Amino acid sequence: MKENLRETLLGGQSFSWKEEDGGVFSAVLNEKVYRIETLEDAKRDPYLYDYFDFAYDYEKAKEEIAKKDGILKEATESVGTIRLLKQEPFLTTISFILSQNNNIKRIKGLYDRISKEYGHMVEPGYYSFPTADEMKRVSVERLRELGCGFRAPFIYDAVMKADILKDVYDLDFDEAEKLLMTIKGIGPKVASCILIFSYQKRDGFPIDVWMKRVMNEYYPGKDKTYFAPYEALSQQYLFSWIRSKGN
DNA sequence: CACCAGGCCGTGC
DNA sequence: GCACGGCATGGT
Repeated sequence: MKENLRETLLGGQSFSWKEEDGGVFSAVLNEKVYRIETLEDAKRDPYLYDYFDFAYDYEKAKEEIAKKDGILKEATESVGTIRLLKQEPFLTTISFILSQNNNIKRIKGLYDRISKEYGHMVEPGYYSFPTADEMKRVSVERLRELGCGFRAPFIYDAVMKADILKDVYDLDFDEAEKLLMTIKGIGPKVASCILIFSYQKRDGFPIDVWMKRVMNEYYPGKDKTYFAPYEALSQQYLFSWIRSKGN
């Protein structure tokens, strides 16, 4: 099955993208507005080439994952090829702090409101997600007004500690997870998402409410080591699959 | 009205 | 170490 750009961009690993009329996906990244219709469009741009992780062979990885067992075979065949995006660390950190006990639609709304409030306009109607420096003027009260709810103090803490994000590159998964969890509001699940969708740590295996269902029902007694060396990508396929099935 | 969403924190044991 | 309630907000 072919590439599934929609699932990659809108399936819950990024909150930057939206689908406009005519099958155009747009996002503000790297100080400009990107508009793409196909993966080939992304391949031509140097920034997006890296962002879409073209150095990695996702077709081969998918084939290997499908061989693992019948569930993964079904999951991979149900959705098309999914990629793991390489997103900017601060943006990703705030995004997944927002994600806790929340739904994708509302996360995107909060992401957009934070961009408009603390980022800057790069085109009429299009705002960049703020850098940590731009968010230094943040207040917990204002974040609550924007709708962040109980996550407001967590975001504040992340802004104040944003310097540690540059240290994550040198660490293995367990060390990196431990460091990220020194930020309030970051637990194992949020840390895993940040490490996968920003730092390309492919041995992450985030377990949210959907993945709990998958693990309890289809992989009782197993943990992420079963899926090695494709933990993160396997998880994405299972996540997409179970959500598309509903319940 | 209830229950849920890409969970985590604080408390109690 | 594990279990549990609480948590802001908006949708169904």
